[in-house]
Amino acid sequence: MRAEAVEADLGWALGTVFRGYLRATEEALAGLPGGPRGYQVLTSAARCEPTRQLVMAQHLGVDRTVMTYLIDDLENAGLVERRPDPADRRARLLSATERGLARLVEANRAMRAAEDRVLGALDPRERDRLRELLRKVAMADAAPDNPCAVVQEAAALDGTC
Amino acid sequence: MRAEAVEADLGWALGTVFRGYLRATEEALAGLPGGPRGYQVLTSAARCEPTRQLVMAQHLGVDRTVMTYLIDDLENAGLVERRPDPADRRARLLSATERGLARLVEANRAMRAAEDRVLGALDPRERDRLRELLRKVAMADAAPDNPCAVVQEAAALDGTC
DNA sequence: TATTGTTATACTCTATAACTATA
DNA sequence: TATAGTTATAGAGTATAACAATA
Repeated sequence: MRAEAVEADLGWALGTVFRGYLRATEEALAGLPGGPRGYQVLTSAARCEPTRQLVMAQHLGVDRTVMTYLIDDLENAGLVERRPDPADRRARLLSATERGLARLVEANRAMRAAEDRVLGALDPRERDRLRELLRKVAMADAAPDNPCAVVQEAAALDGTC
Repeated sequence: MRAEAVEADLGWALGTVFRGYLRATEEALAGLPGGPRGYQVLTSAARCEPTRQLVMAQHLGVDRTVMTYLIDDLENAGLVERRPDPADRRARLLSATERGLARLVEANRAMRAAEDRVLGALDPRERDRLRELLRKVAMADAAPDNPCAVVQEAAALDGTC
């Protein structure tokens, strides 16, 4: 044989799944400023402790200049709010509004349905396994220089704030 | 609690892993025209039967106009070649040159090392499992309208052409 | 002087729509 | 008329650098 099929390539699978996921979620999140990325910002903003923009940007893998636009749009829609960090008035703390939390509940529902469609080829056990493995890889990549990780691990354990 | 952590989000994990993968492979494939996408085109072109551009473009998830540029660059580097399909002279059949095959062997080595770094948080069994699950989801997404799938499945079975 | 967030500019991708040559 | 591939154009998205406020 001359070469392996491209289907054996991790990059092909990852790219195909990623594109499929984007397509499905852009549809599910129609109307939400920033689409899937706006959803991630909103999710992060809905955390117990308000988070600084830069920390969030790094954690979500978006440039800090892009983060400004994303938050502008979400703030204009009344879903999140910025306020200066008392500990360092250069920084802005981001938190979700009541309206943002309500919108997030709705978005979560749509996202769960979209994800089920994307992972339609897998049975429930396989879906959980895939989520777990992806999360493990992603956490390892994000953790080293991310102070959030510990807090989030802890929050995940007891499921509360 | 107010909301789940963003780490529980499939989109966050998928995006983070995908970005990490891109970063690692762009580095590993430095000098290869088209980077990771050029690598996928080259891999597809190295198949037993030459493939039409459009079929390949759809399977790789790139626009046909982008495919033209990608192939132009690979052809200028002497790694692939186009020739008219005798069965339909509008179409071009793409195949790898000897030089392209040699470059692919080298690229495969670099890619395996890069992927091992990206999946560093997983043990060998988990890596195989992740590949398998992603491939399953991707194949389901690509298969319905993709005539390649059957051929490639068959080729994967006996590992030859 | 270094850092957070913002703004402005330039660049790179991508999507759309012609255009050709075949069918 | 419809399709494969190419080319040209416009738009979206992204990266870079400069700037203001604060440390």
